[in-house]
Amino acid sequence: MGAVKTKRMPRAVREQQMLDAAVRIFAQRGYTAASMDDIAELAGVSKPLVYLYLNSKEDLFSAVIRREAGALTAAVRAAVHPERTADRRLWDGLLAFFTHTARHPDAWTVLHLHARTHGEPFAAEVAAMRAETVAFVTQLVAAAARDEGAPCSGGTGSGDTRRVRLAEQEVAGIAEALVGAAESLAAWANSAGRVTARQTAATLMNVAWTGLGGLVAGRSWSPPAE
Amino acid sequence: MGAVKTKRMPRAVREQQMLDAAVRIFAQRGYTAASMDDIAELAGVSKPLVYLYLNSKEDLFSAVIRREAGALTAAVRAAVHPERTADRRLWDGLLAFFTHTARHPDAWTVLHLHARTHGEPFAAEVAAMRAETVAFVTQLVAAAARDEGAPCSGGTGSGDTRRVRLAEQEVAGIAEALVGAAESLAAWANSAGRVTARQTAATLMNVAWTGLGGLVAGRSWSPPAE
Amino acid sequence: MGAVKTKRMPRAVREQQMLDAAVRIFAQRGYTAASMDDIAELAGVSKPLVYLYLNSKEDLFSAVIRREAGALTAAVRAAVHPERTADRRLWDGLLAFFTHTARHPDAWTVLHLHARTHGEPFAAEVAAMRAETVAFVTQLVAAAARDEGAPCSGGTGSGDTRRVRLAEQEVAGIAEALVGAAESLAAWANSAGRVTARQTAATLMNVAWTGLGGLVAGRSWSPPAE
Amino acid sequence: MGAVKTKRMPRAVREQQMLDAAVRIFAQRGYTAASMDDIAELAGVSKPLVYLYLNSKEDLFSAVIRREAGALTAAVRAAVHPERTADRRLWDGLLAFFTHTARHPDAWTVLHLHARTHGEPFAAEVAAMRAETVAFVTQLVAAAARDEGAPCSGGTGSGDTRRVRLAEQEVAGIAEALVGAAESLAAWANSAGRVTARQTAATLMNVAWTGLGGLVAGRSWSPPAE
DNA sequence: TATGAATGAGCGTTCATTCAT
DNA sequence: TATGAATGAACGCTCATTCAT
Repeated sequence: MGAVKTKRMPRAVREQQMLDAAVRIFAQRGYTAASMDDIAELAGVSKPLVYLYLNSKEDLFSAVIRREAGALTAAVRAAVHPERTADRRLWDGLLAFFTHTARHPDAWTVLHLHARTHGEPFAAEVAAMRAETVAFVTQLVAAAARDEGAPCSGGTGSGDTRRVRLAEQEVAGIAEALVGAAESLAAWANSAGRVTARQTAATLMNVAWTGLGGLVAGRSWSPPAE
Repeated sequence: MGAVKTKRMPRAVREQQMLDAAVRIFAQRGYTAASMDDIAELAGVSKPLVYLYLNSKEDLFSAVIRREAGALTAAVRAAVHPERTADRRLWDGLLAFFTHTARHPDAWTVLHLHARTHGEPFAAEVAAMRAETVAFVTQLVAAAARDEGAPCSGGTGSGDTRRVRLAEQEVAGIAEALVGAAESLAAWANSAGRVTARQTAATLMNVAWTGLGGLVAGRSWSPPAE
Repeated sequence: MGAVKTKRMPRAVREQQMLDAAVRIFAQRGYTAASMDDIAELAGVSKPLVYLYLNSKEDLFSAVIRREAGALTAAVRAAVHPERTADRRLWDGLLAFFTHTARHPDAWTVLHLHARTHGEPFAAEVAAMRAETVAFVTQLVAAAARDEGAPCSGGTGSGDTRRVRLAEQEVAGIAEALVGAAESLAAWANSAGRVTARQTAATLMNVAWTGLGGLVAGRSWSPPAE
Repeated sequence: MGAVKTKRMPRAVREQQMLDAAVRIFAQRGYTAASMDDIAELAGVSKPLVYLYLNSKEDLFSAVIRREAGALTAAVRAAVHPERTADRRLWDGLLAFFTHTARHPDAWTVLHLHARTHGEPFAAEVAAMRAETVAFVTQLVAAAARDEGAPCSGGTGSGDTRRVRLAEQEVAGIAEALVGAAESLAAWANSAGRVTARQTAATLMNVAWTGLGGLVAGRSWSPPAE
């Protein structure tokens, strides 16, 4: 499983090998229990080289988080096109998110499970990624309130003047709930196996967009053809 | 912050003090990074006494998880009355859940963040608690499909025969999403401060029951008077 | 295996129970690895009581050694009658020795294996016992030189004037060799099982009295009828 | 007494230094009471280096036993020439044995006193060495019975048909007695000081070959000229 | 006579980190 | 660019021993 012991590689390549190894080890053991020995061995290099390139265990962990958070963020960003409707953008983002986390389960484990477990240096890194995600969702909710129009004719009998009454403060909570649901589902899909990213995204889209009340009442949301 | 150094207490009392200290330390540092020295010091006793009563770090962590998981489960169970409607039961459960996690933030951090990070001995403990929760939610969804009747007259134009079409498999995903959202919200409410359990519960109830689409369309769910 | 937990026993009895337990534990684990907890538990008393009666681990070990060394010495002394011939006295002593060690294997293990392993407090205790044994054997050798007379007519051709030429210094070595052989044989007989004390004594008597050279030449020594 | 603190030595050299230190400490204190700190300090290195090279206390002890048992066995084997007579081979073996144990008293203390005190991992190592020794002696006894011929004409009056009547079972006891005597004598010679290996070997040869009875009757065995 | 409660000191082991080459 | 040699500091755990009753 360890990288083939090739000598005299350019620094950039060696660094990526180390980060690859670090992601695996950190995911399997967690930050504290992971040892620099294990990482160096899996990377196929000596320990001093790891320190030469990455300085310390903290820095190494930070580098891992930055790289993986960046990759995940980029994948989602690339999938969302601003000219589409709000629900379509939400769908595209979720699909990209679940696809990426399914393809990089170790990375997701580190970001979701381990990075938040430890003091300031790392929490900040992850918080930044999360903040972007929450901003993205918040923006979607606002956009949805603009785009979408007609309330359900029945409703609570209050007519269309009610819409867009989402208090600023509540939006944060809603976004947090959505992101939390997505995060949990990503870990669940990875560990349960046998669930595709599309299915996971559709499930979340249904409960998030239509709501439990709507679902049991027969409403549902359908993903675009492909 | 450490407990007052009182001497010669009966075993049962000392044990609870130790568990209290352990919850704090485990929450702040995580299982691996927490040290038995720190726990003993915070509990106001010497390390050997911790070992005499709790046997090992693993056993101590297990005891913490069992105690806290039991307390949380009990709080939720006590709040839910089976003769009420599905949405009312969901509300009651959520409110009890967020109230308890707000009152015991360290316990929730341990259960949510740290306990799942480590191998079989602990994961099983937490998995049991989570399984009960998921079963509770699943049951609610099914009950909702029975209780509630009339679909939104407009809807997607498909009439009332559509309801109850939730595939068995999808229910697992929905429950997971809900539980995940609740878990994340609990941590968020704790860290953000300034958000009451009622508000958190209402937020989740809205997004979960009414859905984002419904919310922007003006529908919303209102908590019972008291 | 532990003594039945009877309360309020006279001190002398309790002390013997503790020594009994200590002999077993010390024999099984050795002095350093044996724990006062184990000994107290096997004795069926609390640890402070052991300290109340025996003061410390060192004192406890000393007490064990003194008791067991005394018992062994007494058994041998009782078996040897000064009015008998030298070889008969040697035989009686050996038989008593092997009989006692076979009946108290744990005691012998402590005396032979563990007591000599540790610094001055204990070595002295055992050395005293050993000194008595060596003196006893030395005396026998001297007595034999007086009692017994005729040299083997062949010999190295040197006639009977040669006898009693055992240098003082050599006698110590001879006694040491005999005692060492006996000690090893005792442990061997205990661990091998299935060898009676009589057989063991006869074996040693043969090799010690007749010598290997004599044995292969057809000489041998026969134990008294019973 | 500790090795001079020389830095940056090749691994093989450091390992031998560690084993040297371990032999001394184990001999002085016994396995359980010896501490890795003491060994590391005497070896002139830090404790982690000892673990890096020798893995654990058990492994270190095993390595010590293997090295010292091998050296002793080799020394004896090199001294014994199969074409010589039985008594000469016995003499050569004993002389080599006492010479080696006199030169390496700590090693002998570990092998004789401490290694047999502890459970399977170590006992096996020593048992192998001892088994070889016993086999060697057994073979000598058998060879002696072949080589040597004429019984002492007097004897116990039983004629020459008596020889070679050593029961298989008894040979094991005789070998054990001889080996035990030798082992004890080695420790005794070391602790008493002032006794040469030649003297010790001669003493044992006399009592073992000629027998106490023979000795007091004027017979004796003389070592070869040089 | 007897014990539940408690601890200072130490041990085997591991880890992040550095030095010298 | 790359590594073999080496360590200070800490951690989980245990033990002989005492205090208060």
